[in-house]
Amino acid sequence: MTENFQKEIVQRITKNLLDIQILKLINTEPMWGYKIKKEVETKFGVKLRHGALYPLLNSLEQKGFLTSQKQQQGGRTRKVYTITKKGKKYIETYHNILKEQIQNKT
Amino acid sequence: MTENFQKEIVQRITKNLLDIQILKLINTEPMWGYKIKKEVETKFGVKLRHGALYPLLNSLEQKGFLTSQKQQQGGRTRKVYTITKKGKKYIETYHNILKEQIQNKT
DNA sequence: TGAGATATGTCCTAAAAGGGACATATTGTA
DNA sequence: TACAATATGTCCCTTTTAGGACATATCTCA
Repeated sequence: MTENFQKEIVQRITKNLLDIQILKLINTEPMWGYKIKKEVETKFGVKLRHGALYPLLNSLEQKGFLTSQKQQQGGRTRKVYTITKKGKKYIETYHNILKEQIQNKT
Repeated sequence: MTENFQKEIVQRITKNLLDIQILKLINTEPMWGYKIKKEVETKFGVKLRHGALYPLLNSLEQKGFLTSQKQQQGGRTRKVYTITKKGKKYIETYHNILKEQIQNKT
């Protein structure tokens, strides 16, 4: 039984709770889509299509979990996202549930 | 911001990581499908179709996370599932990942 | 005896999700 | 100058998932 459950479970959590993982990333520091894509791919070992990411970021902003500001980097425009109070509350609630999950070993 | 994130996130985790929650339930004590359905519905507030549950239990057995024994209760047959070492290892790995998730608040 | 609960199983269709392409623009490097 | 990387966005078709029905059998209680 030398199976790599670790990698499998991390990928499952990343895929199914992707919005939360993104909120957590942006919570550490404001970030733009392209950087988030790279971070998710290196940190969690999951391919993240930009065709899935950008609409997700927009929806998270619409729901009030993120705000965005356009930043100019030379002629290049970055849409930098910052987490809101609501977004922080969501992460906090998530962490509390995880704590319960761990304690409920019985 | 009086929204009930708690309920929403618990339901998301239950739906997306249903197999793990079921393994955790069976880990506390051997259980059969119908009881699992009731437990999941009352504990997590999620409707669980038996048409989804029974095939899932069979696949978890095929993968070696569970074993089953048929038990007679009068003329009624219960397929009682017990968790295997592999199943316990999976839960353990899951809990370790959750611990990392909580610590990585940065 | 009939209805509701217990108990397990399959199957089909509709809805959702995912993959990959189409689209555009700039910067850096070979 | 051409290609890879940075940067953001939409769209369509395929694949996967989910809901609900079909199926069967026993037990309990009114």
